[in-house]
Amino acid sequence: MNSVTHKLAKWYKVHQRNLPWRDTKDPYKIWLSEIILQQTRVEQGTPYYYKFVEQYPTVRDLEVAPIDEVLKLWQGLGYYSRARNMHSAALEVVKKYNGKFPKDYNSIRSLKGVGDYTAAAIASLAFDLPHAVVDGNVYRVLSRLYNIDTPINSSKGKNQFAQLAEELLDKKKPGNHNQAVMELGAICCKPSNPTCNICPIAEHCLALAKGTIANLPVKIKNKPVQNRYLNYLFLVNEETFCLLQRGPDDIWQGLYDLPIVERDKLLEPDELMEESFFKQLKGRQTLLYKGNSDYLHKLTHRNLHARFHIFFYKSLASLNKFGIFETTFKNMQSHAIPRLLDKFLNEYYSIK
DNA sequence: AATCCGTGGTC
DNA sequence: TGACCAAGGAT
Repeated sequence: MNSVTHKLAKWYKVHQRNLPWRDTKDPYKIWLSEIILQQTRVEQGTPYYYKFVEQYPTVRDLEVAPIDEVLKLWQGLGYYSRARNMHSAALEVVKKYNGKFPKDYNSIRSLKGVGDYTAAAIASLAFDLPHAVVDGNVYRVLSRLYNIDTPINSSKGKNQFAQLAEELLDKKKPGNHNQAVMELGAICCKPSNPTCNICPIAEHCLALAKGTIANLPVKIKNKPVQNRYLNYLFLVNEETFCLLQRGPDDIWQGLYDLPIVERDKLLEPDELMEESFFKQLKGRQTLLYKGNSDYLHKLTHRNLHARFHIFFYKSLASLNKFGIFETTFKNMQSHAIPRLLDKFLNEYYSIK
């Protein structure tokens, strides 16, 4: 164990945060926490971890749960494929491994939703297997420690940092070491304004010596954020409104949502009424346009411009051929919906 | 390899 | 305020 590794372990022992998934060696709970924490801040994910552990204490509890229920519990956390993949993986753990979490890296890595990072995390934290994690924290710590400007989102960079992480790994205590590196990145070696003055390995840090801390890690720019224009149809009666389930190959897959007419702009009421959706809708003569309200919903890679067009209706036949059904605001506790729709519905029904 | 997939916080 | 990013993975 080299000097850097030793100092990291010593620092971690004193400065580690008290996080709920650090109390356990249960691979199911560690897996659950790692899936929740993918691209998610600890503060945002922690309430969800508590909810899931309470509702699904074991992998069998998760496995027998309906996917709609799992998605509802996941609502608001984003990246919903994590919930769908996790549920699917729970099925595999129960059927293929008889409910016992697999203990070898390759089996863990083959589970849906488990990539290189998560497999290494579960293997090291739950089973003390010598696999080094490489997450955003590790990229930052290693790029600065060794003053490496290879882009972390290039294949060369991924290989290079993976190899460095393996070399630095404390193979006697891989779980402890992995968490120490990530913890340093999270609370000391931060993206901006890192606290190098109290860093336990500052004397080894090449970037600090060279004055390149603020330039590392290097990342290839993403392409500019594109706009999408969603014309929502809020078809509402006294107590009911119209809902559908979103299909594959788009955002919010499997969640429930209102019917949408997506075009290259937000539509005015008269433009909207020219759409084929309304010509196919029996009973459209009972539709009464009651106004609209606009929302800008910003995702990482999209700006969603949403206009909720509000229609009163008395009766609408032939809705089901669009997959549309009627529901109530109260009944929404059993349907997972995007944050955007959640905001709209809450504002609409609280104002009303 | 490049793009897609959410939500919320930071500076 | 807009760019960046957070215990990434799938295609």
